[in-house]
Amino acid sequence: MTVRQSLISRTNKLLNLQTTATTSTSTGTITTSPWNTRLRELAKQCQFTQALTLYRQMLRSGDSPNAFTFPFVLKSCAALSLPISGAQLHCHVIKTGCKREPFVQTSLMSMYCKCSFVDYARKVFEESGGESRKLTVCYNALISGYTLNSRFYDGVVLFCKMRESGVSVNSVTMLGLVPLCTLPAHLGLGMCLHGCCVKFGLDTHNSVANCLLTMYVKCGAVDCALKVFNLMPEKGLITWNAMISGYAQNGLATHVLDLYHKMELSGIHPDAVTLVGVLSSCAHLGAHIVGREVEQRIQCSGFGINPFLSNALINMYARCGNLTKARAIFDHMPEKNLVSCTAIIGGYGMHGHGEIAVQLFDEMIRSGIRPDKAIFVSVLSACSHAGLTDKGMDYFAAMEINYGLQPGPEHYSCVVDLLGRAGRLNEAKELIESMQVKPDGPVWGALLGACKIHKNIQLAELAFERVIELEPMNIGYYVLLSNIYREADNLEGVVNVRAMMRERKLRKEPGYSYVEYNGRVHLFLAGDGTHPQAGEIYRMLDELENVVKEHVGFYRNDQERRSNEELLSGMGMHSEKLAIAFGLLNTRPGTEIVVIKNLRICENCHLFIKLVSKTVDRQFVVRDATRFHHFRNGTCSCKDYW
DNA sequence: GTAGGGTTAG
Repeated sequence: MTVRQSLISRTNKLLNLQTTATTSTSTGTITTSPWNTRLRELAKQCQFTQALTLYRQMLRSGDSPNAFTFPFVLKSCAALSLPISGAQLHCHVIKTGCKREPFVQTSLMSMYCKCSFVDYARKVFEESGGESRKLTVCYNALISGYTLNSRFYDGVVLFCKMRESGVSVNSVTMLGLVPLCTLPAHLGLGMCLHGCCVKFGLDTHNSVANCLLTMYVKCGAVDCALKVFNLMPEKGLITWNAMISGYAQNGLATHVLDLYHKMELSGIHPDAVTLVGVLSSCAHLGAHIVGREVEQRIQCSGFGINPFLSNALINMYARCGNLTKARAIFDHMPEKNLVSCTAIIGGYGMHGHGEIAVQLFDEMIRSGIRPDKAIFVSVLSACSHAGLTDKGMDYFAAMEINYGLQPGPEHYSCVVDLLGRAGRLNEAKELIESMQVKPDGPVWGALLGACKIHKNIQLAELAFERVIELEPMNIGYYVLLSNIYREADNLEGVVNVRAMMRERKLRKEPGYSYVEYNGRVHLFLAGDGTHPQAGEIYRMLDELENVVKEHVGFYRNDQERRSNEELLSGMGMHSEKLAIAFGLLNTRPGTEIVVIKNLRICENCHLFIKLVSKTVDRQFVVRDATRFHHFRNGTCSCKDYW
């Protein structure tokens, strides 16, 4: 018996087949054709398990599959990711003499690719006849397979070969090829492929244009994506979705909301995909009210059970400061997945509820969900914000030991922050030096931040030197070092940093704050007088400053009082303060005022808001670049920093 | 009667 015969025989045994065709069929009357018709129906309705069952029944009945049978069955194996069954089918294909049928070959290739056996697909491709006879569909199947398996180089080489062999390229070729470009480094090739599409007149296909648009988005070339979008005469739901999620992925949250409104005006109804993109942008902006409207829309439209949407809602509410609502949605989810847990844990972490975050994480592990790298970022940052140093270090160790996850720079920056806030600066520095991967800007930046808290100038200078090698244009680090020098009365240092900033033509990003009120975003810049209520706002601010100055004396010792007086004496018209004054003027007593700040909230404002929260009996939540600060009755939720 | 393809969450 040859190897192939033995494989076939084993395969047939596995599939419970009759290798002899002599047994009479149980149904008798049924012929191959009705089996195929039924298989086609099942595959069309995505009932893949049933399709495979039917195929087995067919074999048991003694009917032989033919070239019209295999595409449906192979498609079912691909959809269910069953490579062994797929390989067994491959044996049946050979046995029934169908291996020369192009329809069967392409189905086989697609099945192997979808099951990640792309080299088997290549084999089928190579066995499928001479280059000159090879069909476009064969190339298409393998090219899309390379894309699916992120084999960038192989995909490009095969496309070149296809062009050289003179095989004609069609829209499906481009649909398979264009998504190979997923990184900014691939933009050049992506533009080249765009050129090919234009050359072959394929860029007018809506599906190809959608694909090009998405490619540009993934390569970070949002302006190119927008050009493709604007040139499309008829924009369907998928096109709008691609552009909306493209903006969302590139952090252009305000563009998302604008486009969402335009989409509605154009008469296209959003679906779950659209709303996921919109919710993610609401989360970035802290646009609570728009987010709530989206939730109502979901409830009306009846697709509320989609786990993607639930996760997006949890994320949105958590990042808008409404943890209660986020938790309620989380608790009501019938099946919580890793993403749901990441969203809720990240939410608790940002709000300083590290204990709840780690408790939820432990529960998740117990429930059998395997953590990934992303959730460890949430957990570690939750620990660092809540001062759970040892717990955080335990998780960091468990990452690699228990779950085989190699920590990336994003984890190291959390751990450096964790150790740094706890004052363990040297340990933090040693950790950076021991890193397997190259430390990035945020890692050294975390150390620099910790040096500010613990007033360690020497280490700060080292961290600064490293961080600006990596991110020379990031203004935040210069400001941080300058402030460290200022606090230490090292004027020479301050002057030097300022000189460096001037030399490199770095200008401070303007700080702004906003409050969402009455369905609109009210934006404030420091010293800004353009708001319609500016007069009232400044009068309110005057009043508040007087009240606050009187209450500086609440503090226990002279040193604390003096340093607070010093802080308050430098009071300017900061954007946070304008936003708070606006909130006090316009919202009902007793309600919480939520302010979003693009940069880190400054110490001066921090103290100011703390004192205001005591004297006017209101609660404030300020979300800044890294976290939430809850101010209530003269205290702030942050235990470690302020 | 059959194959190859595009958009979604942290």
